[in-house]
Amino acid sequence: MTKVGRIESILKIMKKIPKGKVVSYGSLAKLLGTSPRAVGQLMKHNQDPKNIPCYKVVCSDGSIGGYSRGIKRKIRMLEKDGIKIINQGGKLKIDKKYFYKFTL
DNA sequence: CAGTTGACGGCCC
DNA sequence: GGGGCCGCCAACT
Repeated sequence: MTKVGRIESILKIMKKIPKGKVVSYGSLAKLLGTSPRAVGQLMKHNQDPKNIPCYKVVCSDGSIGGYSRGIKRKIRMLEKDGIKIINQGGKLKIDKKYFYKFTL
């Protein structure tokens, strides 16, 4: 699997994410056969908002995670997709019910 | 080429 | 339930 190969794969998968749903880094990692850290690394180094809605990728524990262009921006995007974000002790978290289950 | 870091996940305390 | 530690892969220095 080449560099661009992984990127294209992740792009394809992300495009499959239904509106109003999110996925965890771990899910993508499993599909790509890599580690969650690697997924995050690839995304931040290949941020292409025109084709890759990376804001739909969150931590498995429901926390927002990170975003190169500002976590605030990510949250805004998620809410725009109809995803409700709960304020848990000052920490923003996403409800588990918004997690999309990939059907292999 | 080798050591560190980082958009995480899971286990343990 | 919250916080800390280790393991994971890829990119950077």
